[in-house]
Amino acid sequence: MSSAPRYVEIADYLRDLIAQADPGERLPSDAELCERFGVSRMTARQAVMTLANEHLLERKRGSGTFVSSRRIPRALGSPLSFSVSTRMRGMVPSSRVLRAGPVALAEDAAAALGIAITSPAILLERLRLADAVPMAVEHAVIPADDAGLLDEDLTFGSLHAAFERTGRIPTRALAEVGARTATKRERDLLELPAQGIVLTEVRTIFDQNGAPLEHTSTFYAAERYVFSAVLYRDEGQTQ
Amino acid sequence: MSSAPRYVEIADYLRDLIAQADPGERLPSDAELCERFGVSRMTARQAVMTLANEHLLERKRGSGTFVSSRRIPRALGSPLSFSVSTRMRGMVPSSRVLRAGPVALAEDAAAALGIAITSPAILLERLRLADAVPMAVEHAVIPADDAGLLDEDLTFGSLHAAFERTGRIPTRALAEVGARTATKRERDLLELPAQGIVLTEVRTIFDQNGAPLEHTSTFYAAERYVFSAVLYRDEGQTQ
DNA sequence: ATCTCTAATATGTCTATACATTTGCTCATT
DNA sequence: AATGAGCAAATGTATAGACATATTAGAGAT
Repeated sequence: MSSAPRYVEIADYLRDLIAQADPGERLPSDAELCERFGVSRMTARQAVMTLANEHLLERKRGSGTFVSSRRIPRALGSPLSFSVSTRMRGMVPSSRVLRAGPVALAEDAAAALGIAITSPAILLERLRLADAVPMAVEHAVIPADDAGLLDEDLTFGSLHAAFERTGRIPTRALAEVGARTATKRERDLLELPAQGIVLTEVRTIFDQNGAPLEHTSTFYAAERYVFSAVLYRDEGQTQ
Repeated sequence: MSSAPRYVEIADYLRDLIAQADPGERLPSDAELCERFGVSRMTARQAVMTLANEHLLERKRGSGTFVSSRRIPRALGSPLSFSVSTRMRGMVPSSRVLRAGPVALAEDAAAALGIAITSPAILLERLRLADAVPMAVEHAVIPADDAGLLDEDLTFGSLHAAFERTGRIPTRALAEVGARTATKRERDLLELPAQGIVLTEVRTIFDQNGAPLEHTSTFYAAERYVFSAVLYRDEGQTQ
């Protein structure tokens, strides 16, 4: 049944250990993993190196393998999804659908999605809340072929999860973050004062094959929301 | 002499190929690399997987190894440095030093740098320009031990490069991005109108040993500046 | 008690091989 | 000409070892 490779199984075991451990704590050596799982060292090593590349643990030659001194969110960079990043902050995400239906494509959205401006498309506009406080207005445009997704309950679920159930996995995103004064409608929805500011995020998301999935503009209440990110200078990952 | 591992040599060879190749172009198979370099397949594979993890190439089981369809800047995430990111946008970065000297530590800066609030520290405040247009006011705080760096010419150079010359390599950064209305001083320096908006970035940078290097707050003219980033969902890197 | 050297341990690199799984092409059959 | 079977090639997973190099703890000598 379980057709997962052995090294994935070992990596999951290590993830559990890391989740319960303190930073700097020692993890099993390669040899211990070999014995415990009955695998060769190269297999154990593949599991450990996977997590090392995610910066979840650090290997010190001659010394051992240790839980990374500062715990890092699993997905580097920035949130690919409001739902996930909100939960990571310890809050409960929810949504209110403002609009859902056919829409005429704007020029930038058509270009980003790589389809003709005359192509049918669906707009899903949602108010995103964290612990019931309005945080952002989100404007997602998807090609009409994927309209079936709208049947799902998107009040609590995420569009990403819905995409994944159809076998298209959000893999890469191009994002631009800026700021501007809020429009009247945004002030009303986000409960902002006059002169209120929104953080703007324009994002195009691609699936595992590099095909565009969605083009999303999100406008966050700047007084209640900041992006946080962990950045690495990523070069050779060994030594 | 050359004590570099074989797989690094092979990876460098592939980097050259990729630099000259078009996206989607086919790269040598594992078997070809084995023959060319006289190594076993696991060694060739280690070289290829290194670049696959950097998203420079893609492996397709049963098919082959290909130059990544969209070329990605090597450093993921976001700019670690204004100088570098400005050059990446095809503009010429420069700076005007506004203030440089001892400063009393603020609470958040002391906490971020992991030093006592009474510790001596140096403030370097600069106006950052791109093609001579003012883009941001940057407020960098570094522990006083590193004050020697200020002798360098920071008008065109970057603080990062100066750090690297002392053997401390900026490796990891925690960043938070938000927005607020500009102060009077910021409006003057950045040539913003009344009600002008600044994008705020608060960043702590760590060296290769995890020791804090600097704590920087940067305030960008929102009407002229956006952050752009390429984000990956980084999980198991195989399959 | 302190210092030094050694041995054990841990990770880094590498070999040679085996089988599994996916993809794409060739060739024979229909 | 279209279809399908089969084969070759490519990557994925895994083994069982070997030697290199860095670290640390401990034994032994001073």
